[in-house]
Order: sequence, then C-alpha cells, then structure tokens
Amino acid sequence: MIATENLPRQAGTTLTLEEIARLADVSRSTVSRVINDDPNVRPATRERIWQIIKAHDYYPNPAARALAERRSRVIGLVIPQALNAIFADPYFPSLIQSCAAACDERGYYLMLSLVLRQSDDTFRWLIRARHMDGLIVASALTEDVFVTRLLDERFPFVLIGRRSERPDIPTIDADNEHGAYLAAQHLVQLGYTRIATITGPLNMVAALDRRDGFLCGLQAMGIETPAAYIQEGDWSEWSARQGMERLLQATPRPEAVFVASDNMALGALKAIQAAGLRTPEDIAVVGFDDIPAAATTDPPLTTVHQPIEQLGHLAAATLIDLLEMAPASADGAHAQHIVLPTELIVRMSCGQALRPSATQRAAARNLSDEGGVKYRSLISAALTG
Amino acid sequence: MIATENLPRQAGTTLTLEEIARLADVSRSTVSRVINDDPNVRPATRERIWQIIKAHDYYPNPAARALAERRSRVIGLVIPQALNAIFADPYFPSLIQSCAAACDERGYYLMLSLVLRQSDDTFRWLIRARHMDGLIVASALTEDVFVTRLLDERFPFVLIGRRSERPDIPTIDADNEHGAYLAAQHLVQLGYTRIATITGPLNMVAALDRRDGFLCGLQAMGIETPAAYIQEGDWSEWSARQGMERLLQATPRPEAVFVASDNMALGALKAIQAAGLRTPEDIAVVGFDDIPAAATTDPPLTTVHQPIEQLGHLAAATLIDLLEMAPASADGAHAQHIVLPTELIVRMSCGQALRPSATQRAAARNLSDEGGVKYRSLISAALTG
DNA sequence: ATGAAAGCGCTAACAA
DNA sequence: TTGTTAGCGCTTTCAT
Repeated sequence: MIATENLPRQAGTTLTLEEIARLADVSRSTVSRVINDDPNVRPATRERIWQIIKAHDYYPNPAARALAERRSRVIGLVIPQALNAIFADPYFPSLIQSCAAACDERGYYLMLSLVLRQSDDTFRWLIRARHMDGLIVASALTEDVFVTRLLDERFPFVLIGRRSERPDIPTIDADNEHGAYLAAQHLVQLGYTRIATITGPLNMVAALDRRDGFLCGLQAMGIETPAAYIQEGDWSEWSARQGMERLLQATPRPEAVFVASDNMALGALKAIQAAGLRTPEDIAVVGFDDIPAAATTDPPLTTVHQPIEQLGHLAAATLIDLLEMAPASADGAHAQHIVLPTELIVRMSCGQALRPSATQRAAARNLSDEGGVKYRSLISAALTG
Repeated sequence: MIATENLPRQAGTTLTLEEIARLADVSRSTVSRVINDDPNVRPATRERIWQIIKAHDYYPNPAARALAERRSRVIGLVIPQALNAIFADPYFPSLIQSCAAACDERGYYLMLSLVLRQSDDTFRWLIRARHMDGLIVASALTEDVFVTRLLDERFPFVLIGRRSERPDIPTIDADNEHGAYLAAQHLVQLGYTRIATITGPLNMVAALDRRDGFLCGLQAMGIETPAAYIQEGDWSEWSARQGMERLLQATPRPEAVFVASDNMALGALKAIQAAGLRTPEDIAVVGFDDIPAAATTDPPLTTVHQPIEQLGHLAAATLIDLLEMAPASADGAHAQHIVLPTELIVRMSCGQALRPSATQRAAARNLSDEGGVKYRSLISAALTG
C-alpha cells in the first residue's frame, strides 16, 4: 500500500471501487459512502479516501452505478422539431445551456435527444430502455403523440410550455399571454390603431398564447383586427419576411406589427427595409423573446423579454425534484405549473419610448438573478387559450 | 406460461432477460443469444423468443449491458466551440444529423457533448468516467489541449478536420484546400484580377486550408493578393459583414471575393447590398459549404460543395470500426486519413456561368449517393498547410 | 443448440 | 462508524 499510494494514475487505466478500498485499507462500502456523501464516515477516513480518489483520478463506473441504483442520472432534453428549426432560432442555445447547467448543479447529465424520426424505435430507445431517468420536453405541439405516450408509459417528464387540458403534467412556461398583452398595450398607447401580427405556427401552444394575448390586448383597448392583419409564420426568419411582405400589401397598410419571436422579427425588419420603408417611422415592430440580437438590430428592437435561462433552469430542477421524490408522492394529479413573468423591453422599433423603462428593467433583472428559487412555489391557475 | 404469454405489456413496467427466458421456457443465455444475434440458436426457438420479446416490448437494460460488455455503445460528438457559434452555422445540423444516422445504423447512440466549460470536470466526465466508448471531435483548433488529453488518455476518437503533424490520429476531412483552389481558378477564369477573401478564424485548420488553397490558386494563375484583401472572420454572418465592409473601402475595390463559408457569404452579400452595390455586377462572391440556403440567396450563390453528410457518416463509421477492432490493431501509428472531394457549384453570384456545370454536378451527386463506402479506403497523404 | 455459473463494478440492507 | 453480503440485469465462458 505505501508503495502504490502515490503512483500517478495510469493513462487509459480504470480503477474500481475495490481497488481504491484496498489502497485505503477499508472496505468497498466505506469508499462508496465517501463518494455518495454518506455522513457515516469518520472525517479522517473520509479525507484520506478522498485523497486517494483524487490522486488516482478515480471515477466510479457509471454503468455499474446505474445498474445498482436503478437510475442513470441522465436526463434528456427533447425538442420535437426539425433540427434546422432548432438551430435556426437562438432561443434554443440558451435553453439548452441553462438546462445543462442546472443538471450539472444537481449531479445529473443532460443528453440532447434529437428526435430525428418520430419512429417507434426512437421512442423505445428513449422510453422503454430507460436509458435516461426523465425528460424535459420543449416546444410541444398542441397535439403531441409523444406527450401522450410518455403519460401512457408513466415516464417522468416536465413540459416547457403549458398544457391546460392536462393538469397532471408538470409544466414550466413563460407568461406568453401576458407578454403579448403588454405588447398590444404598448402599441395602442403609442397611438397606433392599424395593428397587425405575425404569429408562430398555430399548432404550438406558445404561438397560440402569444396571438391570443395580443389580440386580447388590442380588443381590451378597443382595437379591431381584420383577418388580413394576422399572418402565420413558423418561427423562421424567412417565414416572417414573407408574412411581412403580405402585410405590407394589405390596405390600409398596418402602422405597427407584433412579431411572435425576435428571430422572426429579424425577417420582418428585412422585409420592411427591402420594401424601402423605415422602422419605426413607416411601420413599428415589436418582437418577443429578447434574444441578444434584439438589442443590436437597426433600430434596436422593442420586445417582450422572457427569462429563457430561468425556464431551462427551472425545468431541469423541477424534473430532478420529481425524480428524487418518493415514488408515492410523485404520482401525478397535482403537478406543478410554473409560469414565469414576461416584461416589455422598450427600445427603438416602436417610435419614441414614452417611459423610462430602462430602470424598471434593471430592477427586474436583479430580482431574477436569485436563480428561480422564488418561482419554485409559484403555482399558476391554468390560463385560458 | 400459457396464461401470461399474451398479456399486454404493462405501462411503466420493465421486464428482465430472466423473465423473458421464463416465458419462453429457455435459459437466460438463449434469450441473450437471440438478442445478440448469436447463430447458435435453433431458428424455431429464435423465432419464438422474438415473438415474446416483441409482444412484451422488452428492451435490455442498457446499464446492465454496458456493465457486462464493458462498453456503452454510446459515442459522443464534441464541438469545441461556443454554443452560439454552433447554432449559428447551418453546417452543424447536417453534421450532427449524419453522425447520428450513421451511429443508428450500427446500433450505437450519438450523444452531443456540449463542452460548455473547458473545465477539468467536463473532461473527467467525458473521458475518465468512460460514459461513452469513443468521441467524434469536430472543428478542432490548430492547437487543442482537448485533443492532446484524449491522446494522453488513449481515449478512442476521430477528428473531423485534418492534423498533419499527428499522423497517428484518424481524421476525416473535406478537401478544403482543393475546393478553395477551384474557387480561385473560377474567379480568375472569369476575368477578375482584383480578388479578395474573407477567411474563417485562423486558429482553425479548415480556415487555414481554405485560405491557403485559395491564395495558392490565385498565385498559380499569376494573381497577387495585397494584405488588405485578406480579412479574417469567425464563421459568423456578422463578422463577414464587417469584413466585407472593410473590403469595400479598400482601394482599388476588389471585383471578387471568396468567402470561406456560405454562412459568412450571407453576411457579405448583405454588406454589398447595404452599400448600394450589386452582386455580381459590382462585386462577385463565391462561398464554401453549399448549405441549402446558398441556392436561394439573391443571386444564388456560387460556392464550393463539401459533402457534410458524408463527412459525418464516415466519421461515425470510422470511429465505430476503430472501437470494434481488436485492441491490438487499434493501436495508433497508422491511422486512417480520409479526405473527401469538394467541387465547385456554379450559380449566379460570380457573373455569367461559363460552363454547363449543372450536369457535371448531377453526375457527381449520383456517385456520392453510394453512401461513403467508396471512400472508406481512400487514404490520403497529408496535405501541406 | 442449450444451460449453468461466474462475473462486470457498484449500492444498500443488515450485522457487527 | 465500518464490514459483510446480496443483489442490480446482463454477457460470456465452459460444460453438456
């Protein structure tokens, strides 16, 4: 033991618990306890064992662990959309990043599950094989067989986005409806009356919520919206560009437009520019998301901020809570529904900013830096689509 | 047995090999043989067991398998770049998609490894824990500690991109140098003489190869390139836009520019348009990659096609071959270096197309549809940077 | 062609 | 506080 204890670890070699135990002159169990932070280990022993573990760069075999513990500590992030779409919208990098970070904090690993083919095989791999302990499902459609099957199989998951007809599914969502409402209010207060919108794909809940919140806001302020003023996009820049081109041909031409995502707003701005018009002089634009690019468009984009990072963080944390809960209490029926606030960020794309919203915004940011804990218990009533 | 055999599988339930064996009235071993396609099973027995497996939607426990087999059948795809950068360039979705498909074919699973933090922890998780059997490393830098450590640990991996100074690393690469050479040739043949380039980040091998191949091509045709005609970008659209703005201010203004990626070419086109100039009348543009968007720009982009899908497919296949090889023969020293051909796709962004290249291209496509097998044995000599 | 038995490296009662 | 002992669900010799 004395001789081997200080040997540098060998490249390509993998030690076992057993060997660490031998080096430390204790039993497997004790080493296992140290690794799993079991309090029942004398501090001195614990310390000594840690030294040895570090010296040898020992890492417990994940397969063996998973087999014995009956869980893999891997959770999946499923984005049931075309890969192109995922990559096209800067919303997703933030989401992925934050989910991954949250998993990390809790000793889990995030696995991106490309649902390439909606085929049965993928599903079996994902669910039946129990390769992962749980799933975060992002951007679900209003009708999603995937979600249905997860429920059938009693597979643990949380949904990013809401699903009011299934109160037994835990969901994390931004307050899309209210955010869109704020956008409507803003435009009306600036004096616009001919107001249009480019929506997301209307088979997605978030797109519906944003549309409805917006129209509801207009209505509340006494503004009518003709059908020609509502164009459907698919979150892609290109689709919004085309939508905007159609809007520009409507008569009378709208004075302002709410675009349901910043990424799409980028396309809308281009269409406006390509038509030889200016923003906001000829047509005002308000977006949704507050992606980084929104601050640097020309003109800087007024938009609705949604806390993407928190969304991801909370989704992961909620799922892990669920997984680590006693199986009895994990049984649905009273799942959490978290709704995170959205807020209007006034920049330049809607005409003169009427309020000193910069300070407002800074204050809000400070609060949200607390990391989502404050929202943990924010159980929402189901919003009406 | 008769009673239970036709029971529908229970939701949330996971059968074991043992139980399947009991249902089939055979031993564990036999079921295991069926699952692993061992020929030593009487066809009738095999058939009967498959029936039962399917009827119960049985799936072997991956952790148990991994533990017994000492491999996980999971391989990682590492893209050592900022997540934003990955998502910004449509090159990556194709790459990921094709790697995943190739893994699928061989019964492996592709795990995207976000190297979020270059911290030691991630590395340990990735390498020491042996959570995966091997790694595909994409877009490596010219100097990359990551690669060095993989070598130190004797961890199996293949590199997408070349690395001439380390002939013991298996690499898959597109012929960047030759592709760029072709672009240079094309421009010169069209009669341009003031020719500039916007490069990728010069700490990346692919960026260097494209620059050098291009400059080499110009030189071969007797064209000089002043330093002001070489602008460095970072693969982002935005960086290229800025690069192009600088080029437009050079005197004399270049008549043509080779942009080292299509994604960047998009930015370059915008800068040209924003300056009130036209492509190709005022300035010709040739890109690299042949991403889908290249066909639909205004004007459609002349570019160098690289077979991204094949690149990914081959990378995965090569790695899996490596993993399944006898450990003895897997030892480096004579690793494969595959270089896939690139070709010029002439569209509209360089002025009149002089050749009927469409037919040429179609022919090449038919060949490449064979799925990479033909390249499997294409061992290249190292190219000179 | 099939079965029995011995692990793979860990966790988790249960003893001590 | 620590060690002993059974598994976890599979693969893989080795017999038969």
